[in-house]
Parts: sequence; structure tokens; C-alpha cells
Amino acid sequence: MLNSTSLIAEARTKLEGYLLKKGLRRSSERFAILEEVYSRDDHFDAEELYQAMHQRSFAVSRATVYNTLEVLVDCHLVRKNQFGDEDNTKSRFEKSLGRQQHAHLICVNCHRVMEFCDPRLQLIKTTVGNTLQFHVESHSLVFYGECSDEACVARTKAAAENAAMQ
Amino acid sequence: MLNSTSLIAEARTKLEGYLLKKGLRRSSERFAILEEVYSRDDHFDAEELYQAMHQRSFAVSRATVYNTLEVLVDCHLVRKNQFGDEDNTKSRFEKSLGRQQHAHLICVNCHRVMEFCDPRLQLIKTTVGNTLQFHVESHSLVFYGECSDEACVARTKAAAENAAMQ
DNA sequence: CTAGCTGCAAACGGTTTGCACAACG
DNA sequence: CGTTGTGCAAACCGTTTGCAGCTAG
Repeated sequence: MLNSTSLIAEARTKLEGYLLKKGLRRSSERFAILEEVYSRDDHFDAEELYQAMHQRSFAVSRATVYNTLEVLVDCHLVRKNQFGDEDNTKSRFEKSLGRQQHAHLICVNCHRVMEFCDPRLQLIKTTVGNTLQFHVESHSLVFYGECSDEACVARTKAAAENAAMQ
Repeated sequence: MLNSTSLIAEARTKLEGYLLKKGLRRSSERFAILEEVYSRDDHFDAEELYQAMHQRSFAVSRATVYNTLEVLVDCHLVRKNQFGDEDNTKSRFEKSLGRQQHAHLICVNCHRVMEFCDPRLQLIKTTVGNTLQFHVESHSLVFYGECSDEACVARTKAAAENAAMQ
């Protein structure tokens, strides 16, 4: 029953409740951005979201994109990730409603993002909290390596040979 | 036997070997920066290293700090971390020789950095590599939460009460 | 000598901010 | 209507880059 449509509806309801509780305004921009976020299944950055909003002909400013993403992160409808790969600096976002927290795998060659769940991470979290008297709220686990996508492997191999020639 | 002095000596030797192998120059700046890095035990950013070099009256430019840090990361004498805490964007570095890879705990209140090792992470790494046909090269595990340092707890509590009053 | 390094300052790119105008409640 | 949100462009800040000396090899 958790198909895409009902997920968006649930997200909209949750955002509405959060805005009311916090005394924030239910502006059309905020809901339009939520809609866009929940229509995608990837890990996007702020600029990609900005561009997508323009293509969907609901033009919002970059400032509003950043502002709204912060709101959505605060009410746990969106997760913000800082993958330390090539694009060092920028954050990437993903919807979070109905999705358990997971680890990310980043291909250092093609920057593909994959996801992976492992219950042992939960155990580590508990151990570390107890050992160091630290109240763990959230975590980020990222693996860096090489994916096995054919095109990526071929491209990387070619690049390596090219480099060796010099 | 692995006291601080011998660690620095070992690091210097390793850097020298790496520079020779790669045909890079053994400039005094590079060794001076290595020295500073191995004299500290914290997680520092580029600017802090730059400032420390100036206080140690071996003034180098920011460009050289960044350049040298990259060299040191390449030859595995330094680890580069992107903690996604408040200081969103900047990288933090730590010496790596003779230290096993570890997870980091970041206090969301005082930004203290702690370290923690757990062998189960290795197991997850193996599983994830096999499951997704992904050749894992490295990883980053960061826990965010609240530390139990007295001063931090007190400060956070005061801030919360202050916020509630408005 | 001369390729590679350093220093400086300007450029860069993602994000934040200040301010004028618009619109939710 | 008063307060909050939005849009725009400028500011910010960590990092990178271009270029003119400098220096290790």
C-alpha cells in the first residue's frame, strides 16, 4: 500500500502538521518542492532540484530551494548527505519517509550511488554509544570503491591505459 | 617503541620514498608540514594547519598547505575527513601512520570529535562488497549525537531553556 | 639549466544573507 | 495589517588556479 502516490500524500500531511506546529507558513513553494523531492528516487543536489523545478514550470529561486530543503530536513522528510567524493563540497539529498536509514556506496570512478542495509550497523551504534557515553542520534556510513558497471569499468580501464602511456 | 619521535621519523622516511618514486621534489615545506601534522593529535582543517605553521615560524602559503596535504593523503600519511557537521563544507585531516582506520563520533553541540573502532565494520564491508559486486577501497563512518562532557551538557541545556523562553 | 614548487591574489562553486516586495494567517 | 516567505544579487568561505619567481635535482 506504500506506493508512490500515498507516500506523497503522507509526506504532504506530515509537512503540513510540522509547519502548523512551528507556526511556519504553508506556502505553495514548499509543497511544490516536497512534491518534486518525493517524485524522484535519486540522490540529488540543490542545483538539480532547482533545475527540475524550472522544468516542471514551477520556478522557485535558489534561496527558496535551500530554505525549503532545510525545513524538510528538520521535519525528517528529507535526508541530507555529504558524500566526500569528487564533488567534495556539495550536499546531496534524498526523501526519507518510509525508508530505513542505509549505508551508501560511492563509485570513485563514475560517482554512482548505491544503497545497502546491514543490521550489524545498529549493533555498532549501540556499542559505541554505551562505550563512550555518547547519545547517538544519527549516522553516516559511506563506502568508496569501484562498481562493476560495464561501461564504468571499460571507461576506467581506458583512462588507466591512457595515463600509463604518458 | 612507537613513540611520537619514531613515528615522525618513520613518516619522514615514507614521504621521502614516495616523493622519490613519483619524481616529486623533497622540498623543505613538505617536510615541515609533515612534521607539524605528526606533532598534533587532533582533527584539524587546512586553515588551522596554515596558522600553526606560521606560529611555528615556518611560514608557508595556503596553496602549499593544500598541495602538501594532497600529497600526504596520496601516500597514506594523512587521512582526509568530511564530517557533515555544522562546518559543512571544510575537510578535516589527521595523521594515519600506525593508526587503524576508525569511526568518528561528532557531538552536534560542541563539535568534539571522538574515535571508535569496531571489528564488525570490517564484516559489513565484506558483505556489502560481495552483495553488490563492489570493490570497496575505503569507508567513512560517522556517528552524530550528544556527548556527555559536563560543560557541553550544561551549555546545551542552558541554550535550550533560553530558546524555550521565547 | 629546467621542470616542478611556492607565494600571492584572483577566480570558483556551493551556500548564505540582506533587502525589497509579495502573500499567508 | 503584521509578520513571514520569496526572489534577486551580492557576499561568504573553503578550496583551486594562473602566473611570476624560486629551487631542487
